[in-house]
Amino acid sequence: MSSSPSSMLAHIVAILDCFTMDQTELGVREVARKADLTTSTAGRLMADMKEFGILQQNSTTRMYSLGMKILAWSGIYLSSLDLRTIALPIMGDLRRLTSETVSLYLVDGNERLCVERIESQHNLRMVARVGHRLPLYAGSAGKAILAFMPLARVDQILKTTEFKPLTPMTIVDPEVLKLDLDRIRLKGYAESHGEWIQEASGVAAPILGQGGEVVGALSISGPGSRFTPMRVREYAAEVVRAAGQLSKSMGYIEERNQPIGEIS
Amino acid sequence: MSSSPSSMLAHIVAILDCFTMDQTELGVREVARKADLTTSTAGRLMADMKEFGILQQNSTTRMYSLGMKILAWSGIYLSSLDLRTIALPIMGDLRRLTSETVSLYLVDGNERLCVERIESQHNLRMVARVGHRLPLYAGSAGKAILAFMPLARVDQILKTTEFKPLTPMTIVDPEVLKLDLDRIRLKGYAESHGEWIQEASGVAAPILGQGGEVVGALSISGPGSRFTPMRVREYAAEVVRAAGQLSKSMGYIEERNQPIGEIS
DNA sequence: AAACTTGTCCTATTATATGGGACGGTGTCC
DNA sequence: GGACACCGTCCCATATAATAGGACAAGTTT
Repeated sequence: MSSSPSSMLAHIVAILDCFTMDQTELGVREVARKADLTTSTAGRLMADMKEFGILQQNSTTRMYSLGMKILAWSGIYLSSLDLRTIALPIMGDLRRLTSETVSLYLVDGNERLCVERIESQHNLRMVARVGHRLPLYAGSAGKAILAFMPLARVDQILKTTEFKPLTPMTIVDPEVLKLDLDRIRLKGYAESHGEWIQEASGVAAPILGQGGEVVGALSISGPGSRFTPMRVREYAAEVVRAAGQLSKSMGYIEERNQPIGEIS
Repeated sequence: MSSSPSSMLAHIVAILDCFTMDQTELGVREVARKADLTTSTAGRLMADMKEFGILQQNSTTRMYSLGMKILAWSGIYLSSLDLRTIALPIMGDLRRLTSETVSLYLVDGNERLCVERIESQHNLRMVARVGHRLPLYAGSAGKAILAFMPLARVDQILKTTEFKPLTPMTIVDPEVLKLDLDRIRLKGYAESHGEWIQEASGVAAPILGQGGEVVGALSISGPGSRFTPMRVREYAAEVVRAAGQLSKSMGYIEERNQPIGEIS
């Protein structure tokens, strides 16, 4: 905003951002159209990025996709996340206790990013994997984050995001969602039943930073059939405790009166 | 090599490559020194990269580290890997069978990159995590890859890589390693006992592509105490079978006599 | 077989990244 | 406590290096 950042960097980012989970392979002209570049620029830049391993090219179809360099960098990024380092053993405990999948999300703009995940033995690939970016309005972790954001920011996010009904259970009415957020704020944890992925339930609690701002959320999730009201209450207690511990290690000092749930 | 690719892109890559697992936080001048740039260039570029979320900056120390954008892109990259998609259920089977950690590696230049990992219930954080780049000369998966590379390439790699004794068990003599590679080629699988991480053992088999070239390796690993000679034989049979299945789905057609062995 | 794609290559033009030095802040060592 | 060294950032004239447009060959579809 302040001073226009390097146009070439902007082009590189624009090119990389063209690739989505639905479109992992793209041609030069398609990228040029999406990123609003000339084919010359996009083509040359993409060829150069291939040289560096940032992109790779299918030798038969000549189509481009993201390269391994990206993954290598992400490995460094993950090792630099101290929250993740602290969270790992705690997440291991939670998994052992519940036998369900435990996930750690970080706030990324108006979305959340899966940063760590410890899978249940049973079901693989049910929920999001590390590196996946998800919306805030659906799923327990998303709502847990949203509920503890400043109200002004919530309003701004709700205004600018497009509510897609990911499942029949997804909350698409901002007003309904706000009521849910109020409940979450009161209880200290969020729950979701099939909002994000059908037949998947989850319980999540927010992780707060030094200033009390939400930095992420911790969630326990699995097939809806196992998330009975009783189990949800058990899991909620555990996930709130664990997230609270993480908040503390992030520098958050618990207020006397309860800001999150009620834990002494 | 052919025609020098865009200098600015080169700078961006150079900057990002400055960050390692040991040095996840760097200052502008330090990066400038490492990447051979002026502080002006490095500083401005890094500030711009921060704007895009490629880097982030510690507000108190003003030091830079890799940003979330990297992880988001890696999520897309992982979802585009069809080998990984095919491998996931097979890896799940292996884990269920052995109760040990199962990892999938891809060849990345003269190194290997962890692309998928299904953890054992017991020990977390023992071996490499997704996104980590490791050498080829140590560990079962590395050796499995090396053993099935063209001999000329192996020589080239062994000449250019620096052998660091990661543990007392790490093979540091190229000649000793070559003997081991011969044995691996004969048996079809590699095993390692404490070469990469002390007290960790592993069994791995190579994954071959259409032309018979190694594209990666599949490994089963865990604490050395559980990897008795008998277990190793059992695991080897399974990992060879699974990797063979993956090779087939990558387009590799098994030869009548021994797979690849000799290429002049 | 022809008429569309597609990715890549080439060159003149000028927009844009560059680098040296100055500035204000922070931490450290005498 | 004052001087020093080091930090990240900012500014601006200069020239380098990215850009756009069109030509090209190869491949796919009609």
